[in-house]
Amino acid sequence: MSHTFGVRQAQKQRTRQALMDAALALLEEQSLSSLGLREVTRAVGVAPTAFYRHFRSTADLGVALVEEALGSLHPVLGDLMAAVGDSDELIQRAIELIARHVDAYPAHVRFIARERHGGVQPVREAIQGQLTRFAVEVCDDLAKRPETAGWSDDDRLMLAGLYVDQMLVTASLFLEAHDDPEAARERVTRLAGRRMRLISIGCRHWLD
Amino acid sequence: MSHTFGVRQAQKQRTRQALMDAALALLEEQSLSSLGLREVTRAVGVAPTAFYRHFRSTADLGVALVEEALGSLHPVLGDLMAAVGDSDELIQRAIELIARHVDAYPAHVRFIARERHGGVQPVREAIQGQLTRFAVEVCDDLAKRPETAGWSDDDRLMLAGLYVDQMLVTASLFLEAHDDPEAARERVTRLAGRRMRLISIGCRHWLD
DNA sequence: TGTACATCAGTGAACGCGCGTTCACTGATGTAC
DNA sequence: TGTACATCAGTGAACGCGCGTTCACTGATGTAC
Repeated sequence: MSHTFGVRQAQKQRTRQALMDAALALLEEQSLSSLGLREVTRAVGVAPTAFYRHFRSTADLGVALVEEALGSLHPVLGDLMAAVGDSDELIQRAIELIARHVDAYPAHVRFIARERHGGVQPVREAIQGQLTRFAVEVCDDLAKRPETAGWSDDDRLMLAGLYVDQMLVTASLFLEAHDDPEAARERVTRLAGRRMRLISIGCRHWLD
Repeated sequence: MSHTFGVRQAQKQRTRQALMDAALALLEEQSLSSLGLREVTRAVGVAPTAFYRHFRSTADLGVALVEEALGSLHPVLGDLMAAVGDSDELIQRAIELIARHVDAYPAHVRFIARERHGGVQPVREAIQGQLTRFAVEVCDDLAKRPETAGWSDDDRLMLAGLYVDQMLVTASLFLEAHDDPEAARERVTRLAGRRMRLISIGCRHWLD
């Protein structure tokens, strides 16, 4: 092979991942714009200068975190939207999926919620780019479903954006309830479900 | 009067306001968690130590900014909800109001959007507290309107929260288009209007 | 009204500290023959 | 397979700088008589 992943490459990748993991942990209690390069390297246990072998700046690291946090969700969302079933079943599955995702990757979700409107422009733009992609994908999937038959593409994109925003809001609600007793998270599940259901009812009568 | 606002009190108030204004301006390009006390005093033109005469910390200043940004909006929202007219008129008025508000106070709106999920806990909590108040107030106002007659309080609060969230999203969209040509802001107006209308249609058929 | 004292918003020097970035380096890994 | 050289991830010392916080202070404003 011309591109053998030698010991050196593998080790570099491991350090890079360690920097991203450490940054994500540090970002639970602060914003990216106040995250220090030395903080991150100290947490990993490498010299400050090693940081530059992987990222130009903490903003650059932030952009990499956006890709890590959202990049792998495109196929997940595609699978969700491709599943058969009526609106209510889809809503229930979506909310369960969000709940499980927040449980599995709370730091990633917090990072996205925090930096979506945060103080670091390239990161904001990376997030906005991913969210736009999600909206377009959901829009395409909606086009295949009977609920939006006869809709204009423009209206479908509006609905897709509304759903994507609502998924983020839901994730954020689950995050706030992450350390609460099970009952609190059950309440979030019900609240988010009713919000989504209200939207899907509006959807059903959009062309009336 | 026992509480004459003497020269001294007035001057102190003026300095305090100058600190808040300077902070808000600096926060257009960063998050509160990276805002330095010296940055703020430098921008105002006072000694760093003067800061402590007004705030314990930048977090404390942030909480004061939350009150300034959202406190005065409660009566505004009350007036809006008390106005006569059907849902579509209400939606149109709400969106125009938001557009004008973002235009008049872009830095305040940006601050709230940024710090709502930001890295400074007391500020996040202050914002959450204000938003909960808005939702409760909207809920009370909805109870007086025919659209939600027969609804449970729980469902009404769900709808109120959805509307409040949607207003923030709308404000955020207007903010992104703040320096764009008029056509872009017109597009935001139409998009936000359709989103709200879809929700109000869902509302109309909620009890079907 | 005039005087003597109290208050307190803002000052300015000083402190120790952690920051981001530079630079020449080391030594393990990779490659060419 | 063995050897000689190239690469490059990570090092460690050094730099100038701005940070938050402390302290004793000054002098205009406020108050009591």
